[in-house]
Amino acid sequence: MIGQTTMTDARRLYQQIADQVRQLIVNGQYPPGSRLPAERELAQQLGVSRPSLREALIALEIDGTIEIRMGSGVYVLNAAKPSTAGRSLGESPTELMQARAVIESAVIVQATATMPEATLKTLRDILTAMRDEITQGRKPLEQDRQFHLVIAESVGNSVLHEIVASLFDERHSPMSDHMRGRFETPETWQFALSEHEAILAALEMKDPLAAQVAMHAHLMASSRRWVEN
Amino acid sequence: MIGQTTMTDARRLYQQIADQVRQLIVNGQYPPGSRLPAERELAQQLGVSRPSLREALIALEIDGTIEIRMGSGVYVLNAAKPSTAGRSLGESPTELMQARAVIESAVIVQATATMPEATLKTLRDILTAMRDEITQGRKPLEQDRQFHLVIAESVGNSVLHEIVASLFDERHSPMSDHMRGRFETPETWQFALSEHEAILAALEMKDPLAAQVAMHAHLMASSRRWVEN
DNA sequence: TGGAATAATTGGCTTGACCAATATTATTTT
DNA sequence: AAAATAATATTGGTCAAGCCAATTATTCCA
Repeated sequence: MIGQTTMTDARRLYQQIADQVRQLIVNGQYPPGSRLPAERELAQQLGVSRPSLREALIALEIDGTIEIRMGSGVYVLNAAKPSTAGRSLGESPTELMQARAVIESAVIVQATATMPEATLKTLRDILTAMRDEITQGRKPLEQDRQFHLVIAESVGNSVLHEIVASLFDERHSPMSDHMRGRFETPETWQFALSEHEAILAALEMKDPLAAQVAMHAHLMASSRRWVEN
Repeated sequence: MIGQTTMTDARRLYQQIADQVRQLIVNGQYPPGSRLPAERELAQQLGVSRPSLREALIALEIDGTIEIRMGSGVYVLNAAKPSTAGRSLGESPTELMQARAVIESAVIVQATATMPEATLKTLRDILTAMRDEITQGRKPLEQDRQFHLVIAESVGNSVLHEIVASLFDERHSPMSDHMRGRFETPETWQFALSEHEAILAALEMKDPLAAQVAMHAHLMASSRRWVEN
């Protein structure tokens, strides 16, 4: 019973219901291929309204946990692994930043060799803009993002590009933004800027190892600034 | 106006509504950062009920198109790119395998240093099972998967683990399975086995560089076997 | 002018009802 | 008795109206 009166959980009701139904499935109560109780019945069983249950079922349908057949019923699908959508918010910022360090360090090695002059210029321009933003007391969030994405994109592999992008953007989820904010001072951004400059310098020297080290150092330092403090 | 009376489209109403709202966004009518009309208003504007619109908004929220802030409104998010779900099928197998080579090579470096004996034994057992499968003329798909995932998991970073897993599983989408299949012979699997053994040997010698090279060579060779031929 | 109380707006959830697709049962027909 | 058909029940699909809770805008007072 998870009525709205209690409300100790901040998450939306449909998410709680979806989790609960997922539990029923992974617990083996409703194995793959089996049919869930009718919406009306299941809603009553969980102590929620049918529209709310329906919202949860749609979420589960989207992530492939169930299949809804009109007039027939709701059936459990094979893929019972935890949803990718729910993943992001639950993970620790530390793990996220370590993952970025590992992956982006590897990516920049690939990028170093073939990076054309045009891309180097783009990166220089981004850092110039970043410097201006900091000078004017603003947070160069967009420049930071662009710097990392331009490097990833230069490898010419869309899969790698998307992974780097999604890991970066995950840091800027509402939760993370809230958690951060107080710890971002002009000074910390000044440090970040010089780290970016070190990365660019390595790229300009076509030194893959130096670039790798600089990127790794930057992301680990960034992790410390963001998470600890 | 897409009332339920017409019903020429077989898809559920919330999907049609979600598409329609997506259109409003990509058409520039509601650019990123802007706020959508209130639920009541938008529902009336689209000629549907509020619960149905809400179902559509939840779908859009899940795929990251919008952000719903209670009491405030529904906001358009930056990510206007086609949903991640649709991504997988559109990408070239070559890019996928290259991405795996880059990432898993970096991951195994992290894994080498701290890998406990127990994990090494697990990997040995997996390769034994793989050998048996091949001998009996079967495809050691599951053993292949386990080998890579156990290594990724041993780093102790759930983000990295999930990325490696999702990239691996992407190769086994229905389309990919179809595209492959004819090119998987016992001989090719024999090659794959020996490559896995080389990786394990490097891990047992605690040699990060050798492990990195072996993993990279394996995935690139795997790419050639799978894509070309 | 600044801050606190108040009102309006907006999403969150419920109840109850009716329609449409599907599945089940009963009936008829062969 | 078996098969085709019709009637019925079950189940998802959608809508309507209302109240609650969080947020935002406004008003009013000090």
